[in-house]
Amino acid sequence: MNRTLVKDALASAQALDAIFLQGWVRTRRDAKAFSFVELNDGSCLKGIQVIVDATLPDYAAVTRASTGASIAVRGKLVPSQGQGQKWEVVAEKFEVLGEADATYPLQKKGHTLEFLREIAHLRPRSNLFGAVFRVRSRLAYAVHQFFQEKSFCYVHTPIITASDAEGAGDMFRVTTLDLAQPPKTEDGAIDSTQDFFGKKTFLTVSGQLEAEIFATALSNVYTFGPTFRAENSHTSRHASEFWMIEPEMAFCDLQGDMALAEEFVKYLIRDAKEYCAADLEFFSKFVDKDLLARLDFVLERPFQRCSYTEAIAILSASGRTWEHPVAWGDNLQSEHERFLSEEHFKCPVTVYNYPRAIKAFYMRKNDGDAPDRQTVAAMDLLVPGIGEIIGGSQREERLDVLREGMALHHLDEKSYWWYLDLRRYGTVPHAGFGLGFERMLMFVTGVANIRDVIPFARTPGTAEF
RNA sequence: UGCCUGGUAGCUCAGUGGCAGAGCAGGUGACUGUUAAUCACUUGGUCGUAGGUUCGACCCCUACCCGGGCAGCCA
Repeated sequence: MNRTLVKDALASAQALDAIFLQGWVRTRRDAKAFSFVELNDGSCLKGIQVIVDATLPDYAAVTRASTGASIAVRGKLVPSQGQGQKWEVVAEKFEVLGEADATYPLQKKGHTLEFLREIAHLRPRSNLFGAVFRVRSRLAYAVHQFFQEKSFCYVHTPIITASDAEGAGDMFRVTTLDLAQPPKTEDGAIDSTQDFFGKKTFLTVSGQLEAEIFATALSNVYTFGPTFRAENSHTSRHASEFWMIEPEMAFCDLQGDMALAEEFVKYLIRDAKEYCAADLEFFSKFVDKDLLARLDFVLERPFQRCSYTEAIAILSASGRTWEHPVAWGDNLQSEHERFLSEEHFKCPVTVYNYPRAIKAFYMRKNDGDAPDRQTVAAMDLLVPGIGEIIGGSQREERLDVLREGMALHHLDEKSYWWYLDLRRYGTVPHAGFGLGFERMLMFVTGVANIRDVIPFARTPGTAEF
């Protein structure tokens, strides 16, 4: 007999004479004549109540079915006599597959997120993490669905790269050299020509530059993969390994880029609301009371847009005293971004046209700026509670201006010969952005720490499991 | 990397310069179509580590380790 998943059993339209379920015990309540066993198999948030009568030959097994034990149950699906559930299972056969003794860490009580992080191999069995990872899976699917429906081409950009300055932060070195005795050149430096790839290599910090290669051939493309940052960041929204979605569109300007970003974020929220309703309700109840209202609010309204220069004016006129002073030309600090999205606009805001000097070399220089107020066509999407969730820009397609930007950032043109070639041969206006998948999950689930929306978090000093 | 904060039972936390505490989990028993069931009893401790101050340190001081937060960096 085939196994039925709990979510299908609970959604059954009628009683069933025979059903077979497998899963793990969440809790057991013993009565004199029978026991209630709550079985959960991860297919949905809810478990199903199993009634095991004390007269059953298998009843002895029930005493071994403590919280965390794996069990297999055959029986009937019947309407529940009790409150709280529509269906329940009356067991005819009850088997314990694997016991879980009193040392099982996930007992029937609230645990802190910090403790659960230490048992990342068991936390998917908790209500919260089961829900988080179901939503994560669903939204990963929705990412592909969104872009595939729009005929974007999925590009697998390399994990190992030799570009050592993509401009997005410190990189992890990839090497097979003997660290105790690396080969040296005559002047004493490590000789990378003897390394595996014959040159210095790193884990990628972004697939953008490679995505641009494909956008200038296939028009609309996207990447979705792991990225790595060796920054020594200790915050609730930074991880050393995280997943990023990077669309890149040929024949697209900043306006089109911002429009796609907004459409994409709303698509993902709508998808989660539709396909993960029970899990979102759980988050709204136990993680963040305002979650559902906030998601609805975000869906209903157009995102606000505000140029960097306008943002500076808003911040200056706010009457606030800032820890970091507000001045045109300086980066917006966390407190500034938070003010804009959480207090001034009270909704997601896209800030665009940043000063050229504080942004990456590949961002397109805006025409018509005053010489001392040069800007680039960059944009950041800021959301309440998290801050920057998307960073993007129109790319510089003019060869001479791009070279000027590289000089400004002290970059060696030789390392970017192929990137410059894209401007030499059939260059087109193009634009793209990066969405931090974990940050999006934080926004959709209300979970406040990035370590809790990725199965196995890698942060400075931590790479367990 | 800087600043802040925490580390006491398996878990969540109280605690006071003078005998180490509670709730939950575990165990035993009772009771009940129960819903993180309930009730009674009960097991359980290198108070992060190493020094120091003190008659006496879980408590005060110093260093280190680990967790968490904020800032910077960014997604």
